[in-house]
This record gives sequence, structure tokens and C-alpha cells, in this order.
Amino acid sequence: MATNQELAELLFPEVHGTIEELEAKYPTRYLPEGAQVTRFAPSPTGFLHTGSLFTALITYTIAKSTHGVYIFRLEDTDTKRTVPGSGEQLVSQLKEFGIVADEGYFPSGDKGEYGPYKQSERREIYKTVIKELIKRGRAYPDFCTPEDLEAIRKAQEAQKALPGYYGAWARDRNLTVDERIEKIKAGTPWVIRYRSNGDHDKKTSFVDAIRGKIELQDNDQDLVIFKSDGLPTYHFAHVCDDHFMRTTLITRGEEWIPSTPVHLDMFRALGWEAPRYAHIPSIMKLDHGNKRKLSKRKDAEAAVSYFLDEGYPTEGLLVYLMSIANSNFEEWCISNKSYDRKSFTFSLEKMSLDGALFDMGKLNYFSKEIIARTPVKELYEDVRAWAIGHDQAFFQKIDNNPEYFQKILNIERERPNPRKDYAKYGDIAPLTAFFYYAEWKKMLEAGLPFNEKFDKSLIASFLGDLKDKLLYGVDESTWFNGLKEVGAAHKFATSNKDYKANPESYVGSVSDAAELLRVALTGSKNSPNLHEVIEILGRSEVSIRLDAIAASLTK
RNA sequence: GGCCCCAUGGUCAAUCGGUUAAGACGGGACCCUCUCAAGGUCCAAUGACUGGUUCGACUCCAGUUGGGGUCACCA
Repeated sequence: MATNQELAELLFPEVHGTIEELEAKYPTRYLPEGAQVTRFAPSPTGFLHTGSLFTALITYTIAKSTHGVYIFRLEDTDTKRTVPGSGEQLVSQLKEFGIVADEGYFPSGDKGEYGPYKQSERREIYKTVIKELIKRGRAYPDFCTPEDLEAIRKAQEAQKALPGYYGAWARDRNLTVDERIEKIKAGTPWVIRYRSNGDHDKKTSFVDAIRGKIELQDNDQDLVIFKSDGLPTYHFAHVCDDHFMRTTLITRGEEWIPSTPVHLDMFRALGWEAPRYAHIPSIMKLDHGNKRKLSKRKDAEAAVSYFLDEGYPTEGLLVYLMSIANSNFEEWCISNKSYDRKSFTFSLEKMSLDGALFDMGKLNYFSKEIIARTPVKELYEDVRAWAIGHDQAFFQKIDNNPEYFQKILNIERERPNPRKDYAKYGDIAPLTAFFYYAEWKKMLEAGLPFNEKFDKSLIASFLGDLKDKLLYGVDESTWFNGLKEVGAAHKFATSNKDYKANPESYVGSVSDAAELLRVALTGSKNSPNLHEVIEILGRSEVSIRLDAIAASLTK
């Protein structure tokens, strides 16, 4: 009678290594007390998902705050779903958010001593462990075809039995070694299944770092761990990789909770200590009154690229995500007068247990705060970098005269309560268009929205007067007093109070007078501080515009 | 359907058995004010339901309901 040893050799003749050798190759890490080794391990199946960024942020933050190690691992075992180039894409998008791995997969080559960090390059490791498992009788080749599996499922359905490959339903579980060898030699296709000793009627429990104790049914499924394409399935790859990478904390989506007993079962079978788990709630979206996970297919905001394209500052998104992760973060920011994530103490225990609805409004709020606090020089660089890739016309405009654009960006900025009218870089171009003559000209041609209660001749004479008498290079109140004086000469009240008291003595109030100037120069009834606008535009530009208006009013 | 997770305002949520149930976003009002954006002050708005435990329950327990997840040679 043949032995499992012989079976293992027949299955994996090319594998000569041992688990002991792997243990020696990937030694226990020497890290300070409390340091966590975490990892973000996405599949290269497309662009970075907002939920993934959330998980990555938490994973990264924990490693950094405990002076541990943050690993990036590429889980490319599903060759059918792999999208070429998306691994590189993931790394570079994460980098834009400042989330760069201490070790892991990089397009330019792996970094770190615990690699390879791409699962498809770790075949040797998986095979070594699986071969050992076969020798020990804890894994076996299975010869079921998809049709066989389908038949089993149907039979289970008919008998109202629990679905799956387990116990008596596991057709090939109890084949003798000789029978297996015979089939293999006959060329029957096989996969490797893990032989579970679990009892479905018993419970396994573990302490989740976020949720506390979780109790689930024991795993009794003989799951496939090695596919016919020569790659492992997630379950096995996770156990293997996180053991040999010496990960101490697994951060992953909450959808993994139900399969945790499988992983625990395997760690036990291998005699390895299981890491801690932190199952992170998903970010949700309200859809026809129901909550559901953010979906890349249905929701633009599910793809991180959406925020990048719109021109949200990366820090704005990060701060928003952090506020969902730890709701005390927001209060911390307020009392510290700072959004510096790095000095905030993140805590897994403080994470909420149910998935938050993604709130655009709140993102905008944080984003405005971040933009308003960014020093002009820095903001300018960020906006410029965004414009290059997303708005060429805008880029040409700002690049043509960077100093002018920075002055515009700086309006009402360097003060205790700065303006907050941009949530994203894409908001800037439309709001600042009037500063550029060509665009102002278009507004003039389309018709300036002057208050219709004033007739053209009044507007023309008032603006004409202003052209010569507007003050430049003086402080705001002096400047505004100058404006009032000119207004008074045209019978505009110098204060709203005076106007209200005697409306019949005036043509309008200061507000009306200021509005005429505002509309003339900015093409809109709403604009930032007029004094600053005029200082930036400068005397000659203001004169040119007022002349152009005079010409259009009198023709 | 089995199993698991979750449950405080519209949203994010604090409270670790005793509070007038915080705070933030959003909303409303008022103030400031040459408009807007800010800023200031104030207001409205929350414990799913039913039992239990307890002197006392938003808080602990059970059940109900609701929502979410998971049951692959996908991760």
C-alpha cells in the first residue's frame, strides 16, 4: 500500500524545500513592543476602490503609529479577473495619498526581505506547504469535475442538506492513496483540497480587534486550496503569506468574517499561531431607501479616481475617511485646530461597527477646510499639477502668469477665518474666470446683470466717474470711503441706514452702488471682497473694463 | 433558507446602569456686512419593537423586526 509520502512526491516531484527552511528564511521580526505588522493586499482587478482606500488608510495608520511595518501585497491568484497594469495603478494611486509601503510589491521591483510580494511569484512557497500537508494527510487531491460538483449540490438541495464539500458529501475525501495514485497516473485532472477535521456542530470563536468576541460555526468544509491552474485560493494564500510575512494584524473587509473559521482551522492544522483580525465595516450608499456597499459599477464615488479627477485634495478625502474610522477624530481636529492626522492617536476599538453612508456633503466640508488652510504656494502647486492632467485651458491660463493666479488664490486667505469657497480644484476655474479679460469680455457680450432699476445713463456716468476716482494702494476702509463719495455725487446714500430712512432722497444705497461696480468688474452680483479684486486687477485693467462698458452702454 | 454581523437625529456619532441624551455635517432663524464665502449667536431633530434583569436601562440579557454580509477551482 502506497503512503501519503509517495502521493506527495507524485503530485509535486519538483518541490524539495521544507517548511522548516521557510521558517528559517522568513524569521520572526525584531520589532519594538506593540509594533504591528499590517498589510494591504488587494487584487489587481481594476482601479482603487474608495472602500479599499479606507482599509488601506487604516492599515497604514496602525503600522505607522505603532512603529511597525506596513506591507503591500498583490493578490493576483485569480488570473481570469486580473487586469493588466492595475497592480502598478494601485501602487501609484495609493502613493498619491501618501500611502507608501515599507515593504512589498512595487512596479520597479519588490522591496523587503519577506517577499516575493506578488502571490503568483510565491508558487514555490505554497507548493512546499501543500506538499507537507499532503504528507501529513491534511490535504488531498480531488478529482471532481465541475459537473460532479454540480451534481453534489443538486443532491444536497433535494435532501435539504447544507451545501458544500464536507463529510459524507466530500466524494474524494476518503479515497485510498492507491486509488488517488491510480487516477493521477491515468491523467485525471485534480485540485488539492484541505482536509478539515472541524465539527459543524461546534463553535469557533475569536476576538476581533474591532468587534470583540465573535462566535461562528466550526469549519468542516474541505475547501480547495490549490487550483488546477497551479495557484492557491485566497484562504490558503492568506494563511501562508501572513504566516511567513509575520503579519500580526489582519485588516480586511467585514465580508471576510464568515470565512475566518476556515483560516483559523488552517492555522491550527499547520501548528501556526494565528494573527489578530480586524474586520473593517464597508462604506455604504443609500439606494432607493436601502443601504448597500458602494459599487464601482453604480457609483462614481466608489472609484478613488473620481475624487482625483474632480480635484479633491487627497488630504481632504483622507481626513474625511479618518473621521468615519474614528469619530472622535473630528473633535480632536477642532480642539487641536489642526487636521494633522499623523499626530492623532487612531484606535481600532473606537471604530464604529456598522458601515457608514458615504457623505459627499461632509467630504466637501473637510475639503474646504483643508484647501483654506493650505499655504498659497503649496495650493498653487497642487492646483497646477491637477490642471495639467484635467483642464488644459485652465492650466494655460494660470501658467501664463503664476503670480497673478496666486494673488487670486490668496484672496481673503491669510486671515484667522479664511474664505472657504473651493471644495475641489475643479471649483476654482469657474469662480475665478472673471479675472481674465477674455472671459470677462464674454460676460460683457452676454450682457452684464446690472440692477434694472438703474438706467443706462446713470450707470454709465457713475462708472465713468469711478474710473478716474477709484483709489488704489490704500487700505480697505479708505478705499470704500472713496467709493461712497463718488456714489454720493450720484445720489447714492452713503449708508444703508440713511437710505432706509429716506429712500425718496436717493437713487439707491451704497449696496446698490457697490453692486454696480461689482457687476461691472466681475460679471456677477456675487464675488469675493471688491477691494481685493480691484487691487489684483489693477488700475489699468479696471479702466479698460470700465471703458468697454461705457462703450457698450452708449451704443 | 442556514450561519454571522449590525441597530441613538437626514448623515457621522458621544455616553462604557443614574446626563436637561454631547459634538460635527446638513437644515432653519438672527447678527455681522458693499454681495458672496466665511465668522458669531440661537433653534429644530435621535435611543426600532416587546419582554426581562435592576431601586434605576439608550446602556445588560432574550426574542421580534429591519438592514448588511456570507455560503465558488473570486478575492
